[in-house]
Amino acid sequence: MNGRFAISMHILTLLAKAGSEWLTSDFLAGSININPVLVRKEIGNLRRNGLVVSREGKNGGSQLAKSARQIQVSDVFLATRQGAFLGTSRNTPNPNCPVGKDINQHLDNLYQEAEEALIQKLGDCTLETFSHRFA
Amino acid sequence: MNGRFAISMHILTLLAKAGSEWLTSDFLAGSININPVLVRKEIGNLRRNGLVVSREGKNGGSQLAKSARQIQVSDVFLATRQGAFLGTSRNTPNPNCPVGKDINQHLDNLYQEAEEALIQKLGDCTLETFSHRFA
DNA sequence: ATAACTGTAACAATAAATACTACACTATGA
DNA sequence: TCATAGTGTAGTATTTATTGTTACAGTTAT
Repeated sequence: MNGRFAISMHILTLLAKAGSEWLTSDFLAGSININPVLVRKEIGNLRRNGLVVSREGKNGGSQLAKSARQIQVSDVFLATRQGAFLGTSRNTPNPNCPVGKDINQHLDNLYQEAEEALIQKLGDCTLETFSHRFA
Repeated sequence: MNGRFAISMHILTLLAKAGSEWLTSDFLAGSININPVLVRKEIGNLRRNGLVVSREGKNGGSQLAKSARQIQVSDVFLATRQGAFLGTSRNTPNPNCPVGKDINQHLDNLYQEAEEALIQKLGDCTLETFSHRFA
């Protein structure tokens, strides 16, 4: 399990609180306590997903691409998820076993249903709601 | 992300199909295509969670501790989960930042809600239902 | 022109997951 | 009662994933 969702939530919360200010990757990295390059990579992903905009050059930085009210936590989940969200075995199961042969397909089906329920739940919470929980 | 949930589902599906037969860790490992020792470790966990029983010695092995109809997929999730299920940053965030100071607590709250929804969804599916999807 | 940024590639370090070896222990049954 | 076939588990090695670092080209404001 990696920390990309948590890091993205952290970045977005800071941006939400900053309003129209442009925050630098160095500043964000200081709050999260990770390397600024990782922040820029993560921001690149959020940008490709339409959640933030960035400005290069002096006085550059990032801010939200739309109002915090329009960003749902499920958007962050979708932007940062990777692979089957409950995990799969690294090895390919035995194709000569009736169970091994189809297990990955059936797990995928199961995951898809479960993920839908999760996304629906995470859709109830916006970045605005979440960021207002902080002092 | 590790594959413990998937491996446990695979093990339990094979056991469900085997009924009252005692399956060995070698046999299970052959279908999953992983090391038998890992299977025994995973079975140990399932046993501690009351989902399987094992027998040592010659003709030993494992079988379900209760009928497949009584085992919900959510039980497997609960038995194999570890740590915050959407992940946390490895470093401790900056305690001098209003956001960094509280982010982990607020993420935990969010995760707990989300997990409840997920568990509820996974509770709709039993091991019997799941295993009947295989030939 | 210089300073302060972003974007990104390439590589290093660390941590997590998985595999393997070894062996004590248990039960069966010839 | 001994050989055989299993489990349980510790300890270690290997592999893979994640995170960190360095370096530098490109961009913009002043």
